[in-house]
Amino acid sequence: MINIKLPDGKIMEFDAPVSALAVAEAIGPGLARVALAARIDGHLVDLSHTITADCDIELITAKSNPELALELMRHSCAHVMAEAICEIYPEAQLVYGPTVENGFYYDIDLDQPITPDDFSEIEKEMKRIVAEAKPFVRYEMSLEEAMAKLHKEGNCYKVENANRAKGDKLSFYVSGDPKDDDFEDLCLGPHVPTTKHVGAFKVMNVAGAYFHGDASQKMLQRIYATSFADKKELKQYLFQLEEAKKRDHRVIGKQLELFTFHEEGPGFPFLHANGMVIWNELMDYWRQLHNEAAYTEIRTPIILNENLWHKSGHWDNYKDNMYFTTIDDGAYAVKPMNCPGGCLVYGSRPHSYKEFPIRMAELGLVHRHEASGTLHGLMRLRQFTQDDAHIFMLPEQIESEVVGVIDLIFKAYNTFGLTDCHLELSTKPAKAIGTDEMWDKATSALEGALKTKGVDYKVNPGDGAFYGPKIDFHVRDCLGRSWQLGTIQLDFALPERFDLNYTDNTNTDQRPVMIHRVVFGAVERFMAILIEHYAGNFPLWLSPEQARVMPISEKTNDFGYEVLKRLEKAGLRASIDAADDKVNAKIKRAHGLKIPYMLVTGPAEKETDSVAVRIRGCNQQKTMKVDEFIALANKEITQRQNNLALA
RNA sequence: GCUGCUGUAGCUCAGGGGUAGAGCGCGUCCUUGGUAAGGACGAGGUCGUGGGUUCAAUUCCCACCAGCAGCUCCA
Repeated sequence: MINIKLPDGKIMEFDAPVSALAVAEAIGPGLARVALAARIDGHLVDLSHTITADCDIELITAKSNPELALELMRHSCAHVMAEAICEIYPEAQLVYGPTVENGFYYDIDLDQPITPDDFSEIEKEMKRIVAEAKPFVRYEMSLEEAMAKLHKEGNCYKVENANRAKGDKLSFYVSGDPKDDDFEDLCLGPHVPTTKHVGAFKVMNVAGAYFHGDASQKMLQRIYATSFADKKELKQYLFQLEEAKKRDHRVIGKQLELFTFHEEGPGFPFLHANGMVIWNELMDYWRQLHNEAAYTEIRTPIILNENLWHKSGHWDNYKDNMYFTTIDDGAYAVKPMNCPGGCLVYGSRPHSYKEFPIRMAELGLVHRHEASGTLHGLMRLRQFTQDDAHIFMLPEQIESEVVGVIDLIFKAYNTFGLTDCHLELSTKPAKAIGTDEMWDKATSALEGALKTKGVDYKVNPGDGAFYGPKIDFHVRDCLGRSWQLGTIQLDFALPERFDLNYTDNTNTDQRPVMIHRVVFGAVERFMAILIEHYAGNFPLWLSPEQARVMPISEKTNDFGYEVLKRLEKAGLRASIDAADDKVNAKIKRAHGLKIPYMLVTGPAEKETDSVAVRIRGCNQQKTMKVDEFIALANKEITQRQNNLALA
């Protein structure tokens, strides 16, 4: 007698071993139809798995556990795609096909390049396999037996995968019948019952990938596909991708004339007049924030003698990413970081403990030689501006200073509606300077601050900077994408290397502790994130053009120009569209430029000294006195409101 | 840096071994208008750069440059 316990506590009795599917059938035919897999005593298995002893069972359906069900479907769909590819390219060697966020990929070794033109053929073949509703059949072999089989088949990648597998046996999955020569793959499983259970899919992309991410290995072809439980969800995902594409800061940057790139300077951005307006507004805000938090601001040179970089440790740890130059036969380097410059400023005169903490901010322009393939709009550059600061202090001030920086960072993100934020603590990496004792001290100080602050955080072992551990701030934008922005890095090493001192209350020299921190990270990258976050619809205070006057016809151009003059006098960034066009065209044009307020001025408005305000993204209008509009707009700007207040 | 793809008008893109096309934008004119494109006409391009094949190359081949996707990287 076998007793099988259901999640609701009910016990079913069977007098002989049964498959999980049979249990589902015993519960109800409907369940058996939609079940994809089972969890037996916590282990995920195929529906065909035979139960031989008492156990707890949970049947997995798309409804009972959507996340897990999708994972199973994607994994099985990867097999279907692999089979399709092998069908079309018999010489293709399969490597590895895991699920990823939004889908799955399969790495293959195939000399003939697969191009997007081939996707429809692959999809067609996949659909044929799905239509056949072939069962995924599992069989197991002892490790030795399986290795012998894999060696015989001559796929070195599968051999390597098997070598990495744990346990004393390996499992294979056949799509169809093991007795026939049907497609099979080394796989841990489990799978959905048949190929018709894999959901809706689309082959998306092909790209190069190294075997196990090792750049010294052969480059494989990685075929990406997305898949969802049904067609509707797939369609929705594809639609979302389109939306994200429309928000691409590189596209919006061009549309709104914020910045450009040129062949003459890959990775070196050109900010145009509109982009500079946003830049300057961000900087004004940043300075205000740092003023209030009692920071001073410094500025250090971009090019400094190479000796400095030997001293700081950058030469040993970062040379490959630095640019070098020669001045009067002397060797110089372009700074990749601001900290050594900050240390020179600190060390330029003696300090007393009474001065601490010293908070020295610097909007520092740094250059880093990033690999050409990693460049990406304003997100990844070879020249960018860090909103840096170095805080020098007593060891006992670490915690309160770190807490202060955390508060400052949260306050800054809030202004942009970036409220979904999580923290990560990174510890000592393999390549590091300083003693283990220093690292322990620094790491526990950061942990102490996090605990005081009572915020959740994740630990990333070995991910710290070479000079100290760090706390990273990750925020999600309105599309749910995560970005690393701020970071707080503790540094016991640089003060040592630069022999930085202060005089304590017993008149002896001591070593200060140093924090490196950024709020926005790279200002250019932060701008890119804001562009995508707002989809170019900036809040009023950041908008390059805040209001545009639109006379109904030439007959009221005079009044339009008068309104413009008053807007400009009130400090608003405004223009007039006096083109020989109907107001429809003017509205359309202004919407394209994402201008927050469109002020229509015709005879009626002239009569009452008012404007008919049309608000971006909203097809209604409000008529108000010119002075009233100016007052409301200025209030909205001063408060740095995220939404258009008139809306 | 690696793999694959792409590079044609200011922008988005079509085309194709024999002197280059569309839409938008731009200019001029008609029109003087009420909330997401009024109408007509017109100007704009050594088809990324350099080699090669060919009677002939923007088109085919090679190299380089830049961009895109992914991998590696992001100290």
